[in-house]
Amino acid sequence: MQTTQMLKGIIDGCILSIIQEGEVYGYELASKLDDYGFESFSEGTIYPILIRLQKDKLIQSTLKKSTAGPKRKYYSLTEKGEGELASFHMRWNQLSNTVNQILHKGE
Amino acid sequence: MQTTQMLKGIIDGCILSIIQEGEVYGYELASKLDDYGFESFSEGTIYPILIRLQKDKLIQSTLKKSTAGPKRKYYSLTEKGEGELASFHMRWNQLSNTVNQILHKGE
DNA sequence: GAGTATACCTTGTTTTACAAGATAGCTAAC
DNA sequence: GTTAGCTATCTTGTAAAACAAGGTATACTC
Repeated sequence: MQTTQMLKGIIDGCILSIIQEGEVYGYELASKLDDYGFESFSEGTIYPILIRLQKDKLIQSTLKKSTAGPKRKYYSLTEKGEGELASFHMRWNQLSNTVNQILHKGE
Repeated sequence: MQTTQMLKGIIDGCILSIIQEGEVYGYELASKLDDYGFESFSEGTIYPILIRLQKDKLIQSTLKKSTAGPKRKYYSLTEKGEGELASFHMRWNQLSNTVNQILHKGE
């Protein structure tokens, strides 16, 4: 049981939340997640999630020139994505309350 | 993306925590988790996890007679399990801080 | 034109969550 | 004594997720 194995599904919500703050592209997202403390997210994790989120119509993308390197694919939230993010907020609150209750029962 | 899909790996820690409070058997654990708010954990989820935790030597079991029905397999934490639980506490705190930071960035 | 950094994507493996169903013990009622 | 119902555990099979590893391509600098 490692840190990263706890995150399944939660990353989706975090990614949606970061995208909501402003358009980002995958490569940038990887370093943002790293800054936040998610150290173990390689691009092999992030790109498939972005593709899945777009397939589910939660995010949309536009290509823009990079200052150095190939074109960047910038993502932004769709309306459906905003709804999903709001729903994730509630699920996360409930989850974290439940887990905290279990972990701190005896205190 | 449903509630239960966020829980991967976290349930392990919650189960360890509940077992630490006192010996429990699988069937009882299912209803305890339900009481705490994890509504969607069937026995098909819980028993395989118990088996895995025991295989990893984090918990140990003893059979005891039931008042009604077949014998119950009571689980308790091993020393290794207590270490893992402590480690889970830290991982959970870090995770929940990180996620809360991301979700409440703009507030 | 070689090297380096940027940027994206794919493949294959392992683990997880879970639904569904199999198995079996005990008690009570009939 | 057998049926019904609750208790209790376990197995099988499926789908999805996380990830490591590797592949491809663009642009800048020297």
